[in-house]
Amino acid sequence: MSKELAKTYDPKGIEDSLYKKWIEKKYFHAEPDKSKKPFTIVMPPPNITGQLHMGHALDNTMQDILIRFKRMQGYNALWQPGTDHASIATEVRIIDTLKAQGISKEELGREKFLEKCWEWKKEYGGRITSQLRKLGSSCDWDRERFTMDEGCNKAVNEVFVRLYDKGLIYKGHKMINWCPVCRTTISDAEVLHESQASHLWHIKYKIIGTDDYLTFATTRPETMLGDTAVAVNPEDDRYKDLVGKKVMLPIMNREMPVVADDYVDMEFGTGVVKITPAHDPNDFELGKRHDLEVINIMNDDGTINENGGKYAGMDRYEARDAIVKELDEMGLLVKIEDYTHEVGIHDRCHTTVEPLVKEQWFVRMDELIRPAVEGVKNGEIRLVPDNMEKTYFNWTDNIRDWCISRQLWWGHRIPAYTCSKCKEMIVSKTAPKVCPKCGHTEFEQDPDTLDTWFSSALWPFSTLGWPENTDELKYFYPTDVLVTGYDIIFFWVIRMIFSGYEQMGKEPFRTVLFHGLVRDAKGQKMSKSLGNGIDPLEVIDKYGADALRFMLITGNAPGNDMRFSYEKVEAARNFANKIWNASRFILLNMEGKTVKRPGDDELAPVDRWILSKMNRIVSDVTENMEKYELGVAAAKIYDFIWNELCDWYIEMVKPRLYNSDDAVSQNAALYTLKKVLIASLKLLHPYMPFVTEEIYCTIKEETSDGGMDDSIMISKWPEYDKGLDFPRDEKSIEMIKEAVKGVRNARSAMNVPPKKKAEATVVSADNEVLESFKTGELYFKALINAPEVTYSNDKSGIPDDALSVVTGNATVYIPLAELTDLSEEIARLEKEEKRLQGELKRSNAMLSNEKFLAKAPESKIAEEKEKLASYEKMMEEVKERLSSLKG
RNA sequence: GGGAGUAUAGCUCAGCCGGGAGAGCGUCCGCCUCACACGCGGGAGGUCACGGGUUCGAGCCCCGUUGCGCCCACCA
Repeated sequence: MSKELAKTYDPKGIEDSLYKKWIEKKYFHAEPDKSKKPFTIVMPPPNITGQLHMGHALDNTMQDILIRFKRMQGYNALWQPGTDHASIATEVRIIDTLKAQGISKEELGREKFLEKCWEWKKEYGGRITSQLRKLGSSCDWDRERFTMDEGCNKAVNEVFVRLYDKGLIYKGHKMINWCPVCRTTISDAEVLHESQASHLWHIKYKIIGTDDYLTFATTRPETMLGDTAVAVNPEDDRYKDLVGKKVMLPIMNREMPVVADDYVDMEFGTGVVKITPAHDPNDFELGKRHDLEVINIMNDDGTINENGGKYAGMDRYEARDAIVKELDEMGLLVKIEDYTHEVGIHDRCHTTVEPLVKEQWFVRMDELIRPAVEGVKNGEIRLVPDNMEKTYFNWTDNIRDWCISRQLWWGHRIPAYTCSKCKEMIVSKTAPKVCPKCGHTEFEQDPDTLDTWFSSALWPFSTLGWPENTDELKYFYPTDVLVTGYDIIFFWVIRMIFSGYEQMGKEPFRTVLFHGLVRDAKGQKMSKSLGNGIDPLEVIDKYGADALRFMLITGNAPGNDMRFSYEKVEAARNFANKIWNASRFILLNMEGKTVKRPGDDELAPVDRWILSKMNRIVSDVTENMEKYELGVAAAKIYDFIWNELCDWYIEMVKPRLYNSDDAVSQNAALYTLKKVLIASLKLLHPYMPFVTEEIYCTIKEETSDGGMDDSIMISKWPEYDKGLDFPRDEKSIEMIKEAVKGVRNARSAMNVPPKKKAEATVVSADNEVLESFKTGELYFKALINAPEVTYSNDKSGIPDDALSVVTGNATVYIPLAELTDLSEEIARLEKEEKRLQGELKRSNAMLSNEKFLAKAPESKIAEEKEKLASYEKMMEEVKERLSSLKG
């Protein structure tokens, strides 16, 4: 018995139960199997603090489309999911929660704090993955991983020790980026630059032994507390004499040298720079060259420390104001200029980052990055779209060592231990038992944790079991595609690439498919602070996951940002409903009938036409998808289903379905409908998994011919079939379509009431053309609303006042004397005449161009000649018709 | 200061190898035609940002200009 299909497709309820079925049947699960080719995608692990947003929805829809496509193509498809501990994001979150309870993390202590973190993970870590399920994501949940699970933890320690032993990880005093709010170091990649309106303060220091002053400009007057020199350019004649002299640092009353260094730009400001080696990267370098003292004047929270004298304890910005005021009072403030400059801010909390010198852990990049550069250069790894390579190389070419230590508690603790007796440092995967130097047995582990990206860099192989040499690792690595946003290319993509080459000796993935941002309808970035974010779950609830997925994929090219709009969601929802109803129609007509494979001669030309069209769509869509042109493929499927299958084929086939006298013809139509529908559903399935599955399973129940799978998601992807190529039928049906469109247009232009039936005569000198029309008479009559159609080789007997529809192959006459205003018919034909004139002009110009004839390809010339002949014929008809109407 | 984008219908965007400008939404006209009004049929609407160039032929390729955002960058 057939299932009753509702008139309107309602995704609610259906989606969840289908997803449950897929899970129960283990369709998402993949095991290494040498007899099949693997296809692997590792999911960019969402943060455990995260809530599903449109970016995730887009990212995961793309991955699901690819994995479902490949699975249907017969690959052993693994989509490896998991979540990221997101060290800083999570820690900040938990600190906030504690703060609300009046507790600080220090009060709680490290151990208790970590317990809270794990509690949080337990409670909220599954939230985002359950939201991903709502999207229809077909990932292998049995293999779900977490960046801080036991295996990933092992991988992290393994990599750390390996790199340390190779000298690629080191500890050193360097200039780092410090976030005074998060109170941790951050990497260069985490620093954003923001243009800020500020001032340039011109200040002067007294030159010792003279009455003169040296004037300079600074954007950070408060750092003067840590000044240890003043610098000028060695070539600068204005200051040559002063080099080697000393100036007096006011407030601190410190004598400092005037040094000469190329770094100083003579053109900028006064050509003099104050030097604060502890708080400016350039000054730090300059300080090293001139052996200057490094005086840190700042505490970790951004307040001035004891080195700042009386300003100790004051916030950095309060200190700035106070110091400027004091300098002014001392008569040392020359002037204040408005000045806009770039300020580094922390990407998480947007606090102005403080450059500081601290002892931290770093990954030496120069050597590690080489294979990563090579791999992309030689095409082992392909970036899509390929212009991302520029961005990639820009980063690799200017790479600096990666600061990996964080003053956070939630994360992988650095596996470095210090002997509490002799202070020997041991880097080891597990805590050492005995100090190799002094034999002592007590150690202190480094308190810092690793940058969260250190563990995600290992994700493509750590999730497959590395450092164990598992079957999964051997079988699924390297993975095939990585799908991600272009915004994390530096954080993640590059780091996975060099980690893969370093640890596995092989690239982590063969292709990186980048997508853009999902913006709001106005083009603004969706963000929590703007409150303009749209919750994908709400959209799913209202329109269905299929609609959301389809909306996100259509109408945008790889790497480009896109806008979210409900209009587009509605359009996608309407499309799902369209397929639903087309299927409903087909099922309705199949009811109670057994559809058999018809003989080749039983198929009507129109059947062969749609099969031929379908065949081409199958190969086009497959090709587009192989090339990651997901949006283009989606548009082609949409167009085929709606505009060819529904608007034309179903309408053309209706008269045959309603006429049960001709069982053979009816069967051929039903067979074709079913075949085309199933192929369409399969092509669409990666995009709209739910509605296609629901329909597919219903068809199966209806016919139970045994040739069908339990699920469309494990059914075979359609393939191009030479035997379904029918160019002649395509041509003849397109000709009839042209005539139908012409008649409809004419009727509409002449205001013929839609219900008014009118006979038609098809006139053509070509008997083959007439034959085609005759074969299609049943539907031709229905589509042009003619009770009767007659055929003739000439137009004798056609009344002068009939409507005439001129097409390239035939003219259709419709006597409508009583209904039409002749002058309107004349106007209509004159319009057509004008159009044809234009075409003839263009075509003639082309064909009379010697150079065109000489240089254009033959096929193009032949094509153009054919068009010209057709236009000439049409023009002749139109002219004749006009003269007889006017006469 | 570098780099990579983008500019196409009223709006949002597609446009593969260079060969007669497309979609969705909106708009106008007409339809509750026995799958679907989340629909059907028919229209209107474009100097493909601007200026050069290559080519038989340019939305597409080359050079330049302008507008718009984006990324990167240690000139105080």
